[in-house]
Amino acid sequence: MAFTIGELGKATGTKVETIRYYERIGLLAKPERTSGNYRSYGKAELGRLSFIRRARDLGFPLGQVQALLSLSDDRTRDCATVDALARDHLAEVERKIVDLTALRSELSALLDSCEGGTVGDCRIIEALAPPATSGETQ
Amino acid sequence: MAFTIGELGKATGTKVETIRYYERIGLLAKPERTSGNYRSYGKAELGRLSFIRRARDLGFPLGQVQALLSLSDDRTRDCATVDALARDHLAEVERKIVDLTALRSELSALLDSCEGGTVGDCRIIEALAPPATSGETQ
DNA sequence: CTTGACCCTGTAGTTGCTACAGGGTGCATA
DNA sequence: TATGCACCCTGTAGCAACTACAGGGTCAAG
Repeated sequence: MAFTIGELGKATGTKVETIRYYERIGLLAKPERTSGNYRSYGKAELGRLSFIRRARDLGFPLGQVQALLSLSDDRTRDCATVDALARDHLAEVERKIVDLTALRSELSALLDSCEGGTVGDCRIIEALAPPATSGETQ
Repeated sequence: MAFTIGELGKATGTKVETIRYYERIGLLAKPERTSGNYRSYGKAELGRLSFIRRARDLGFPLGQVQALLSLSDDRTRDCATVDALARDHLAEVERKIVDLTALRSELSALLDSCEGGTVGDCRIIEALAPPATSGETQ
């Protein structure tokens, strides 16, 4: 019924330092302490930390996790805000995918152009180097 | 022929603080100074900073940029190392794309399941919350 | 009664910048 | 000449989201 921080960490796949970090930034409340000053957690904290971890796994930044947590605390509230948060986050993820996909094309084009040889002839270095203003081989 | 740090920044799309930061971490050499202790750059530095910026735009982390720079300094060296760096980076980018694509599916599935109503019925919150061990509405 | 696994606090490091604070320089204008 | 303004200088602290110590204390087992 009561867990140490290490048990809580194991149960949620979270490092002990991370749990203490979440406490420090106010994402987790300060837990009770044992006589030996060890943190002591119950089922509620386990639930809360699991929630946090799932949201983080889905890529929600801590600020949004915080928001989701307080939204989930008031079960009578309209779910539209939650929806909007998730939608924003999805848009962000999609933006990143687009960026990375463009990057991938550039990188593989670069790699395709490489035909071995020395750095002097390397297309990759060439592509990175600034546009030659005149004839310069330095 | 000689630029101030601001001009160099404008020419390469780099903030002044970032240039000083690159100098601090040794990515750019300490430049000459004017009588008034202003940094003074020439064409070589402009080229080097452009290189850095392009590599950064392609998502290379600074450590790899450093490596690419020293590789590009020796034009007689075999280009295979450059190739390997780029290939590693491409692999990394592809890994991220895969991760984000999985994330996108999860998020849009979550969003599709939301039918409005209150937070109490919200599928998104429900998906984040830990698996109900027994009957608990708290 | 000692070993070892765990826990505690506090601080500093990571990556790649960005943003001050508190001052100096250099040029144009009143 | 003064004074204003844009720019430069150094040094430090902040962002996200942890991670990794150092230097201790606690607790159960053997």
